[in-house]
Amino acid sequence: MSLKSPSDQAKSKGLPPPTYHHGDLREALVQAGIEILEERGLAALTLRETARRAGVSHAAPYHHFSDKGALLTAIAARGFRMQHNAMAAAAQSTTDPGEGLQAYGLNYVSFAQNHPSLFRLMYTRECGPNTPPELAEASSGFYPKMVEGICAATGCSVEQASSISLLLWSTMHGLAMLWLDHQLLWEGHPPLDKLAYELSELLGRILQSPNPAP
Amino acid sequence: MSLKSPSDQAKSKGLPPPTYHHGDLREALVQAGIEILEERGLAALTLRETARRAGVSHAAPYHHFSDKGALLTAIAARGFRMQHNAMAAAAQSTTDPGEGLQAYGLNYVSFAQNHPSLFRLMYTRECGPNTPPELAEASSGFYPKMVEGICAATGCSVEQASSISLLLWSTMHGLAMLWLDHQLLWEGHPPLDKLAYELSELLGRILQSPNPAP
DNA sequence: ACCTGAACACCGTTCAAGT
DNA sequence: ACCTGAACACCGTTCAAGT
Repeated sequence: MSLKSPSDQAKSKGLPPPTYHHGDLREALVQAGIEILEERGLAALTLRETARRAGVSHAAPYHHFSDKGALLTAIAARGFRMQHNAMAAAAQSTTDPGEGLQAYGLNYVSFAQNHPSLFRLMYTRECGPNTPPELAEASSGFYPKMVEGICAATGCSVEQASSISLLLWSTMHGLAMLWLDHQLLWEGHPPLDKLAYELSELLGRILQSPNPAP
Repeated sequence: MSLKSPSDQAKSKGLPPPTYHHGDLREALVQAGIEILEERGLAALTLRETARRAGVSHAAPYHHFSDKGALLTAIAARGFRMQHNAMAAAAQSTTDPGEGLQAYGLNYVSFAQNHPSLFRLMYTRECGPNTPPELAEASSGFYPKMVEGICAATGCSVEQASSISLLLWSTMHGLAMLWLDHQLLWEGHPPLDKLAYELSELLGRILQSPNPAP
């Protein structure tokens, strides 16, 4: 009853509530979901809680999403867009291809650290074979750019660049996941960004090493 | 009513059921949980379903686990033991330290492929700061062995070996996770074991490259 | 077209009661 | 000591009914 809702804002401005319905409830639900995720974590991200936060009944989301999974997918897609924006900005800070690749990797890990629950949701959606195109496109959009960057940095073939690309991605993804899952707790436990920097330096050796005979 | 339960087996042997209680219900619940995981996936792993499968009431597990999280932790710990056994067996197949490391990595990915839901459960338990010692010990037990193996293979310092160790672990963990999460779906989509082999070959270059000045 | 309220099945958890 | 059955709060989903 005393739950804050967007329509309360309209009321407090003295405007008569034209209607209790949102202009764009779908968007409001995605936004509410992200807020719940960042504030209270994955376990709290419930369809009913999302509806409550958006100020509508628990059945309302079904007019915009076929089920809970569809809502989670929309939130994940939004997260991928956020990540891409952050990575693009980071890569833009340098013109050197090698440094650009390093910035990519470090920023990938940073995003996971800054948005742990969102990051986990993004990469843990098992939509099986029928991944919605919205997600499929959003999720691996940066992979081709990495291959490009590696070709520019090393002059190697696209095939070799693909392998190296996967190596960089796997390494940073694995580091981020192991950190999120509290697996990096041994003696010293250096901060995550330091570990990411160490690994990126090690990987730099591969980029600089001579290509093996094909 | 017509659910199969372990006590039915006793009955069908003609033995009078001495009691409906298990000798070791805790163990039976962990086993039931693993079976559910492998047959029907994480979403089906429910406290009540686990109890049904073990043939007891849904409240019975609370006499052996404080809550659902404790049951999941016990299942995860069992999974880590399974993984360690598999990896130890794989590493034993060679005496060459370099080959041993490669076998370690490839087997890590194999385990994830063969037990996708169990693998995800193992590495996704966020027990926060109060990780039960049972899990903490089981989860990263192989890390020191890797550092050891790298020292033996390269003769480098423990510090350098720690970094390289984390590189190998992160890479194989990330590859496994990206594959489980259906992120490796671009053109060609080579099989996972082939990708793992490619990455391990690339990483081999780092092991063989000259150590930088400290 | 968009939303609500009641309803159903299922889940995690608790607790008095049984043996 | 170990388990059961009923109970409670919560969740995902459906659907007739409202505007």
